[in-house]
Amino acid sequence: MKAANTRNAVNDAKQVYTLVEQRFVDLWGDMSSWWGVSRTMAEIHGLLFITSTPHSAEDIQSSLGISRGNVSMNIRTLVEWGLVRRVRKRGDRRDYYESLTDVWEMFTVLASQRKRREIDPIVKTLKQCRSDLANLESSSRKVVPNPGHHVERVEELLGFLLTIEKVAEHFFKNNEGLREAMQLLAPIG
Amino acid sequence: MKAANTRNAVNDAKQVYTLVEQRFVDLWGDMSSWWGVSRTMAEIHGLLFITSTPHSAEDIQSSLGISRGNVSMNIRTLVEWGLVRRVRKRGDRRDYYESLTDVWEMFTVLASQRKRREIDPIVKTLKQCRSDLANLESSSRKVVPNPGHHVERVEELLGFLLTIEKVAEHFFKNNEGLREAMQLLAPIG
DNA sequence: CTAACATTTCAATCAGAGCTGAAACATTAA
DNA sequence: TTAATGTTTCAGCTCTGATTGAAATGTTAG
Repeated sequence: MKAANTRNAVNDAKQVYTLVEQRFVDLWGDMSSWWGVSRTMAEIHGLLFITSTPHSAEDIQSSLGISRGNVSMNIRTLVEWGLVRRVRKRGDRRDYYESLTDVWEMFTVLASQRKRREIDPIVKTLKQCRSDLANLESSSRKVVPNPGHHVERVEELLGFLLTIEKVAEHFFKNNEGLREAMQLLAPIG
Repeated sequence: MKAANTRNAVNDAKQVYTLVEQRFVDLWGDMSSWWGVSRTMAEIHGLLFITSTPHSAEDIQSSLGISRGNVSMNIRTLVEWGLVRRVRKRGDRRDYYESLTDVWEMFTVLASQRKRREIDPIVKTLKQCRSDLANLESSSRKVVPNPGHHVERVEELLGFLLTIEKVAEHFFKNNEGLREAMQLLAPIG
């Protein structure tokens, strides 16, 4: 009787952990669009984050039910970005992987990657727009109704993005930037 | 000769404006993933933002080369969110649309919409995870290797998201929140 | 009321981002 | 060296979310 109860408690606990892990992985997948990565990449990272032990590519493949190639491609990016580390086990030829554990550091990495891929090219294009508009002679502007309008809008957006960039630059300088900024902001509410 | 030069200047100016408008619309489309909206919705909004005059649905349709229904669906959401206003012209039965012009206000709207749709459900799930873990008896935790691990990770992520939420709450309370916050942060670099 | 015009809806279709899996490639052991 | 094991690549496929377009619905003028 005692033994049976203990067994049940053990099984219940395992179930809850498995359930929590699964829910957590799903959740991480749901957040993928925030970081501009694919659902699968986020799920792989979520699995490594919530789990305490390093996983092999095969572990990941079977846990998430995805193909070998998919694991390989996504892991490569995660390692490149520094969100996941490759670790070796002695006497085992396979690679194992583990996640960073600091949430703030992870999110700093994700945000800076996203900025690099998406904000930087936009700012570049916008500066081109500004210079095209500046090169117009003031006399020739008369032909367009509401001539200063375009300049205003472009300047306003550019101002916004450059402010964001300046703040981002500080965030990404080191791991503490994001945390500091949030602590600075949190009390103002 | 004089006339010809003037004509050329006029045409050049028009071309530059058209080019700038097109590039701006593309750019806005490129930013769509930042706001979690479709490319087309962003393009419609970009067109209305960069252009000084209100546009009818048909104007938008022909400018962007998309279908009537597509314009209708996307405009509806933009109006619901308050990014675009419906305006009427006297003696014209058609609806015309114009964008908000304040960049900070627009981005506040977009960010708060995104939070509502994506962050709120995630926090809800995460709290469920936390409570599932809390309900485990400490005795039954022994069966899992590294038992506190899950709790730690969940708590850490939840702490992060709740901090973000708190800051966001302030941002979204009024149009000035975002601007204020940025001004607060900008000097720290 | 009816006709003319504008808008919205939604089933069917399309496009493309992401995934698969088999073949090529790399590494290690013996 | 060869065999065994592990990893990466990429052409083709799949599946989801976006788009179309025609029919239904709504609106205004006369």
